[in-house]
Amino acid sequence: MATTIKDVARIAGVSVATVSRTLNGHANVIARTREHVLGVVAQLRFVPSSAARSMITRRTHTVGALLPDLHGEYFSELIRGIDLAARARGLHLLVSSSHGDAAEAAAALRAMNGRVDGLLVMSPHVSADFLWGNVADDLPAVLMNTHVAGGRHSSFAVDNHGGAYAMVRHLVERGHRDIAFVAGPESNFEAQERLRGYRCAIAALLPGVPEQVLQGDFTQESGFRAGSQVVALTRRPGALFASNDMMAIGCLAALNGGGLRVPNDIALAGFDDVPVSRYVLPPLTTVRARITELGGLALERLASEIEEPVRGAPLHQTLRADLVVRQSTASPPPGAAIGSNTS
Amino acid sequence: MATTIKDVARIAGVSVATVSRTLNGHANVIARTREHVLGVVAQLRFVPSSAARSMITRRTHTVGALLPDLHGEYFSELIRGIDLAARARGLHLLVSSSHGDAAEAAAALRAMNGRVDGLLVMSPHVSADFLWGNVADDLPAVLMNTHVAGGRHSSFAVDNHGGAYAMVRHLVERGHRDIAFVAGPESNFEAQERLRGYRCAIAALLPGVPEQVLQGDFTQESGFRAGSQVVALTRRPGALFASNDMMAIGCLAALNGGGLRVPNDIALAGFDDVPVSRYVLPPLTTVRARITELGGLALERLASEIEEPVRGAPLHQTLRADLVVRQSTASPPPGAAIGSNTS
DNA sequence: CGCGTGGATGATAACGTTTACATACATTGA
DNA sequence: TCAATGTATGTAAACGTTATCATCCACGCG
Repeated sequence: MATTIKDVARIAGVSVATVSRTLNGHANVIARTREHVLGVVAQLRFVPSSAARSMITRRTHTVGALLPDLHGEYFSELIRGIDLAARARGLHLLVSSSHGDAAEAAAALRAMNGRVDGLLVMSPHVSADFLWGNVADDLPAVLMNTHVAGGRHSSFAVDNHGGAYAMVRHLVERGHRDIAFVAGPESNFEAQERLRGYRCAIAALLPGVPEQVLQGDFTQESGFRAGSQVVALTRRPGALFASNDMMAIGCLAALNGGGLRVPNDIALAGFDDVPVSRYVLPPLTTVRARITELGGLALERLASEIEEPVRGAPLHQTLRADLVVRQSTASPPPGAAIGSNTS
Repeated sequence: MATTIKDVARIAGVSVATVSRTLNGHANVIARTREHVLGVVAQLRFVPSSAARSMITRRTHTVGALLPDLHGEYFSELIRGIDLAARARGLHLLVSSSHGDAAEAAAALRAMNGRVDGLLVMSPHVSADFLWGNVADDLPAVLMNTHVAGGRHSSFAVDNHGGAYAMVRHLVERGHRDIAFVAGPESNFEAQERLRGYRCAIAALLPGVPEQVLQGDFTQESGFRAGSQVVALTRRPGALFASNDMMAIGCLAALNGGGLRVPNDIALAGFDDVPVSRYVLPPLTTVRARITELGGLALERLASEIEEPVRGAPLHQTLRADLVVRQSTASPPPGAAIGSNTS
């Protein structure tokens, strides 16, 4: 039997109300009493029951994070961003990731209902119906890298479309006209946006040139497979744009294994700028997705929506995705005239 | 005002007890009543307050994970292992990571008291006093990669010492006698164990040969710095053993940048076998730490300790750490006689 | 001296569940 | 037919806090 506030009150010779006031820092407790109570609390190693507390205050000081089955550093960077911001706000973090399907994600979401003051959601299964059906109407929630049009929830997103567009432009400026794309999982919103950015850029900057899309799923293995396919091609693209860094790293291994040197034989680019991307060889040209910042901002917004519930329209913010040029795209395409890049 | 069990009872025309029994799947509710109640529950989208529930049952169905400030894939692999096992058991996961110092970690730990049914702890700050002072005496807790002698807590650990020893033996068998080590942060238990394994192996297998230890901190940057130091050395070691993969990858970049080819000019090895290690060039020889499994096992054990509190002595289990030989250690040391490796 | 004021503290009613215990009703056997 | 048994449901007391109100005491002022 754990010690309760009543035990503290009894031993300290005061009422439970006084103990409660002391513990919550209310002003009207005389210093002498407060110190005495605090002494007893420490002596008994008393910790108030957060269940009882949150039952009456209706606050759990916990936020839930529904995350996809993420691989590699993207995940740790995101969690780090969220966790840091949460601790700064004195909030706890309940995480749930890797749900195979929408039903599993829905179950996870429902299970969080009542345990959390707010929700951070990044999931390939998110849709308006999904949210409506599974999160309480009055529970604050912030979406990450998912925009549900017309919903009541705020959202934060990386400019995946713009980033992909910028990368294609960079490759075109380097003189490439033959740019293949390694796509992420079809159901993933970010993957869709990056693919769309690639397509728009090809259509706009290289009119008449057909797009070349290889299917991947954001894992290194799928990148490796895509790279192997490229190696086997008789007519190879001059540049390969993988839609995340992990796949780019997989590609790199396959290309090297196939005797192709990057960037001399083929240029290679990624997306995300995970920490490892600058340490592979050659260092990877990529798009900085600022995942940590994304997580932090989303949590900040969520915290403020918890403080004072949604004052008007939800906020939708897009984070710039900057090009990071490193050596994996350093050379012009083989056989191209030197200095052919438009500046 | 959220709907309560009383609302459900009123609308369904039954007592709260019947609703409660229905919701908890107790046997003695007649089918007709149960279905009716369930219908009303669905219609009202009623979710029982977990605060009220856990107040009386004294179960939160949540476990806390206190984690260090981890970098790279190690983190995501560990969390994945824990999360998967937790969901399989119907447990929620409260995470807290990146505490700069012991005081912060202690605060995080105390804040979890009462919110969780059990604790998973991996922290550089863990010690017997630390645990005693900050976790309730009767709260189940399982330690990961930390052994507190004589404590009441079970622990799971990767065989860091054995893995490091095996790696040195591998390098020695390849003909290396000049093996430098890149250490992790001094305060980190795993880093200490790996260093100790290296030292033991050098002393046992290469008697008289001095050890060469470069300081790192498990980050890629620190690996890069260590690699740069090696490049600058006039008398270079024939092999470099970085005590985690992230540092090995940093080393690789620095070595390549310095014009040294791996493995021809210098052999390179890592530790952890994070997914990316097989995709760098050359693929990295490393030690498989099975982080995901570690997290899963620790959670399983914790769950069973929650079910029935510690029956006797705590369990201490060490996970084998297997050598994974890839190409980064494929060549004998420059100038060595071919075929000099003992088999 | 008596009265009002205000600050410290105490008593107690919530909060939303679960779970004994009580009750009502149907069924069975003599 | 009536007691005994069993089953479905209702009643109400916990659980450990917070917050509202009441109480008490000391003090200052007319």
